[in-house]
Amino acid sequence: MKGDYRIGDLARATDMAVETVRYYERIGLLPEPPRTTGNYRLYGDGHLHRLRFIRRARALGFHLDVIRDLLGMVDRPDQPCASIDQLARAQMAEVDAKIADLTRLRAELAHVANQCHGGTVRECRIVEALSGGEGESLPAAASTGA
Amino acid sequence: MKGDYRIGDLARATDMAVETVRYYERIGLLPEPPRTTGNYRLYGDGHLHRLRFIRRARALGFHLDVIRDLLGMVDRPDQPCASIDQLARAQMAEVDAKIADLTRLRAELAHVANQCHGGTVRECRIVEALSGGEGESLPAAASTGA
DNA sequence: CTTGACCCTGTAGTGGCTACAGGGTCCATC
DNA sequence: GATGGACCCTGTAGCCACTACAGGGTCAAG
Repeated sequence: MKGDYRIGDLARATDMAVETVRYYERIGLLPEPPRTTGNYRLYGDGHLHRLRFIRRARALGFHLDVIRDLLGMVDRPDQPCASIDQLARAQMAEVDAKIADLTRLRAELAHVANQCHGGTVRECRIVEALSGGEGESLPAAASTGA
Repeated sequence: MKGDYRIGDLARATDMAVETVRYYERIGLLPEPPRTTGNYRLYGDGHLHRLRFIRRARALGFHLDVIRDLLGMVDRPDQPCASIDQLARAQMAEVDAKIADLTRLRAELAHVANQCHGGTVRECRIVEALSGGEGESLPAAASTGA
């Protein structure tokens, strides 16, 4: 149950880049480990678990400052867990909003892409659609005064 | 059809920040306009249309380097428009992939959030779910050797 | 004793802006 | 003609979450 990993071991075990592990230490997400005589970082299982937690939360889209909050709660296990639940639900709402945005985007893109009937750029309706949607034409760069 | 906008007018007309307009100029997306005697930028309708094009493409999620390509094509209107269509379709594929990712994420988050039954953090199954999914417990920070 | 894998610190870069600081211009009003 | 305020200028630094060096040190195997 002790561990004793060097940073490379830890990185492999969590599928992270070594630099990312040092970065998390620098910004205070991962506690500074003890060092060997040769000044190598030496991690234990606690670090490993904490890092896995961070990685999983990142994979679920949590921002690092939210993860910092989550870790702070995890470090006070006698507190009620309602606030953790709240963060999880806020995260879900954010993801829902993003999906909605992207779905709208997708429809617009499909519309735009369907305008193309394969002539020259001059006739391309995609360009028109991107130029404002109301069919205005876009003057060439030559006329923009560069 | 001439225009003569100052940067603030242009920004208002395209609903962008003034700094963003200057930024686009700096990175070469928007051609440098002529200046007044007082060294103010003076834009014409060409700039306005080009900026609208950029904004709309950004709103559809295109990266600036792709937009740079699109503008390059627009500036050569006699070329075939197939490559524009291709960029639009690539963009759609990217959006589809993002939606798929987020949908998976959403399901996972819902699963995680549903674990909470309102006790203390110690008993919180959300924490467990974030700690690796296989029910391992996460040691407190005190044991990680900070 | 050399090779090569690994580790260290520190700094700078990514994208797409955004936010200043510290000044200059222009126009209306007193 | 002085003043105020809205606007403009350049240049630099910050945001997020890393990533990529440069330039060195450590350590075990051969």
